[in-house]
Amino acid sequence: MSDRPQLEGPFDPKEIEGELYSEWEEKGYFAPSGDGPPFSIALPPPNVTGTLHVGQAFQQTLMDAIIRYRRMTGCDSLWQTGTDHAGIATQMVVTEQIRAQGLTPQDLGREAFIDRVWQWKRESGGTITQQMRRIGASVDWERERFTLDEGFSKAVIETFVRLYNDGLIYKGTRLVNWDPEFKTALSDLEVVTEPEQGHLWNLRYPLADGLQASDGSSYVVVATTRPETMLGDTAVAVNPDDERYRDLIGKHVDLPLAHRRIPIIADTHVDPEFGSGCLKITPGHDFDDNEIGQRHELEVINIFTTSATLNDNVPESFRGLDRFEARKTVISALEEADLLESVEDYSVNIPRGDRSGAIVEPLLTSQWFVKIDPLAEEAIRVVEDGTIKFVPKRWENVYFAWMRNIRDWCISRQQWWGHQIPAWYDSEGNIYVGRDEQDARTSADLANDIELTRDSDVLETWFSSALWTFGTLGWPNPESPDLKTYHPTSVLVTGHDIIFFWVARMVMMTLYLTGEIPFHTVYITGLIRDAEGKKMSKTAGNGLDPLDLVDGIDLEGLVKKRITNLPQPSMAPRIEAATRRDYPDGIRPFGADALRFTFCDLASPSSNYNFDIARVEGNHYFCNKIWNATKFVLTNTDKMEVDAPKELSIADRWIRSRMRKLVADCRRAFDDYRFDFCAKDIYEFVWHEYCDWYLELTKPVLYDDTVAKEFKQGALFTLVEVLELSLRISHPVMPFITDFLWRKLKPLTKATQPSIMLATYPEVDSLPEDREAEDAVDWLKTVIQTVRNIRGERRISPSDEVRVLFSDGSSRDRELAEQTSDLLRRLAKVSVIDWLEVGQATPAGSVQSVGQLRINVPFLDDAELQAEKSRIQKELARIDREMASVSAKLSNQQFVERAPQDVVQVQRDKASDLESQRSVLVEQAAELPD
RNA sequence: GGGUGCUUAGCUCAGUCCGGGAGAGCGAUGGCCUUACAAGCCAUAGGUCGUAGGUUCGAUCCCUACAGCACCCACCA
Repeated sequence: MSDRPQLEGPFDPKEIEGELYSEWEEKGYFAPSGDGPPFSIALPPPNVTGTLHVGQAFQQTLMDAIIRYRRMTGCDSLWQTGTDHAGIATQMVVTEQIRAQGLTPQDLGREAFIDRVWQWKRESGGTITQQMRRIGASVDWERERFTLDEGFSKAVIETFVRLYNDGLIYKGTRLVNWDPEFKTALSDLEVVTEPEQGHLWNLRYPLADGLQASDGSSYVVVATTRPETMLGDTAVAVNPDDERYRDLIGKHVDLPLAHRRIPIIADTHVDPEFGSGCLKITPGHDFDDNEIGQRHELEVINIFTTSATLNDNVPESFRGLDRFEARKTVISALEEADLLESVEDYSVNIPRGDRSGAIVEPLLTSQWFVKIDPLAEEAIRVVEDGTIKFVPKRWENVYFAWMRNIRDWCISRQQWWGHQIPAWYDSEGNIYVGRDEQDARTSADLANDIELTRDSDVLETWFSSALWTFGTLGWPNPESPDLKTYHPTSVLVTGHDIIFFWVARMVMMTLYLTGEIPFHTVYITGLIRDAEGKKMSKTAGNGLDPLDLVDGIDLEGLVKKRITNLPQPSMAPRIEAATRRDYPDGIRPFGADALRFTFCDLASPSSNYNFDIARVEGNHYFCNKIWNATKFVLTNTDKMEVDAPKELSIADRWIRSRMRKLVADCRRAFDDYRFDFCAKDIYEFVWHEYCDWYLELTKPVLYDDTVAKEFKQGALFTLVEVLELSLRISHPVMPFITDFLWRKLKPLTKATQPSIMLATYPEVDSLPEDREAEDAVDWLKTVIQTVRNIRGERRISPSDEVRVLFSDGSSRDRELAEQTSDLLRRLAKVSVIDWLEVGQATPAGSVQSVGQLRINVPFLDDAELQAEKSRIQKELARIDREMASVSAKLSNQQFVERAPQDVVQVQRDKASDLESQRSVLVEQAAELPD
């Protein structure tokens, strides 16, 4: 029987992972199959430019665990994958490359530039998909999509045309967030506003027509953080209830430098408490001012070009200045005219483009918008009525809050890389929308000889991402079988940072276009931070590459990776020092399973997780533990046949009953998205029940020739059975090691499937619950631990066997002691167990009790005796403390009368238990020689 | 300004809709190379559960207020 497989050496993930993944992929195990109920997940498509970061590895691990679990439970499971063309991000990367050759995108022209991006995509776009393979993601690669591929683009264009025809997409000239570096509009979400140190300038605006303010001055003071915009002011506003300025309402000021006369208006938006209570109004360059301007029908003056330099709407001496230059120039000009009242330091909220980092300028431009209110209404409803559920539920509030205050969505971007807007213009600027130019002409009955030019803008990336769940399944073809089978998808797994960007927009678009929800459940994961709770970032140099945790990296490699291409190169020495301190030996290769297990272990309902590499290390050891347990099973079954058992021992019955509980717990954990429970339950069971106890309990059976063959067979059978179940239970979390070991066990389990991936997930009812066995083993464990405790306290060497005397005890104690004596002797290193009969003299020894049973380990010398005396005193003190608390309760009339009877009974039992412990100790103390 | 979450052992965190003297991992301490595993085994120590009230026979858990931390949203120039 030596032809059976054995394990050699310690666990080495590198040896097994790559090979297994290739095999799974080649054999098509990731494809949907079977005729069970459909189950589907759409992978949030990572940017094609990206490399896998910790957050994605985390989320993908959870998705993979879910999909593997569902596959094993017989669902027809699809995990749809793909990458996102990531408009701005990708255009940035390729633009950089071109710059390195001394060219600009404009030098190439639109078409050549786009060709260049495609070329880049073909060459470098596969990085992230290779990394996904490395962590074991079982996505269906056969169906991999790209948001700019032909079919998906068709869905995007179709969407645009339908929404336009239904009046939900319109073109308008509006104040939008303008990124002067990329020269494109941005949506509200792409702007990040953060406080920065700035100034507040108080400017004097002279009153027109020789008027005087209530304080007698000939001017009003306005406060601003952006003095250069005064060139575009078209009013000064005061609060209508502000006594100081009541008389000035309707009058005018002479706007300095621009030499324009502008009105003083009243608007409740003005806070009289702030500054002087006068607010300058620049409707062309401030969102608030724009709204006020609309209320008062003020003129909107645009003073900036698309590069944020001053345009021809300002006096000649200012034209062409960059906005920051303009600020200085305006200030000095005002100062010269004695119109600068004061300057103070001020914390200013600065809006920046999330990609470019450039300060965003509100700018009046012509853009495409989605009319959002009608879409939002339905999207709110499906979450309110529970058709879509968020897990954890509290994220629903975040979703609602945003949805109820949503504004029209600016979807056009002045970029080249993306889905070009399917709109054409004639020479008079009329708009024609269609699936292509011909379609646009046809639907407008437009003659072919009228020349049309296509809108040069592209759609923002999230517009296409919003179609991801159905655009990948054959939509707009209503007969698409995939669409019918796998849509709506079952669950969306993502971080709370993109609830607005993506989740909300998916719900709106999917409902409108398909009449279906995109997914039934949204599982929101927390965000991974570093061990100190700080956000991982390149800038801070505390980021971890998940692949480094899988494959390992030496210190020099890690340092190099962290300090190369830093946004702030001055941080390099500090980052290097911190890295050398935290990772003196680099990172060892822990393997994908250990990393994945750690991710699952971390995935509690919390919103942030501190990622400690020590946990990965610990879980790597756990993998090793499983490896060695399997080695033990294989070694011991090598010389014996494993047949269906004729006899199961109490230990066999116990571990099977415990296994049944594990199956129930894990299934429940998966259904509740409690991956942390799943991981903890598996860890606890495999390490502390199967390995620490069950394996040890089988040794006396297997190694003792006098034990009946039937029991040996029972033990071997159970060892194999429970190990095999453990592997299947753990497979969704740790796919590699479980499949590898499961195959090694095949000759013993007679499993027919080629891979654990094709095996079924364990069923709760495949094993019986066995209270009797659980009680018996609990008893055994307690007795063994008690003896070990005595041994530990007395420093008795593990190699020395001790003699144990039992006394008192119930008939059940006697029965169990009889039944388990071999196990007890071996596991507690006991040579002889004797029962002391009533009245028999008790030798001096350490005594502890388990229930009514007294366990005595006789002393060997006087030092032990003294130690035992002091232990007894400590114990008595502890018992008194506990007794005080229990009797306080029991002497409380209220408690006894009003608490549930079983709770009261627990306290009564406890009291009597403590009492008996106490008398045992007192008695023992009395018996001990001086 | 509005909102959400968090505060439990030295560290990182569990504590399951639903109250009955708090657990894990890592770390620490002591002892062991016991034929699966020293990447291991056995044992031990360590917590007024952020603060103050309230509800209750009983509160880490429910309610209120406060403090600290983190995050999200928002138009105070």
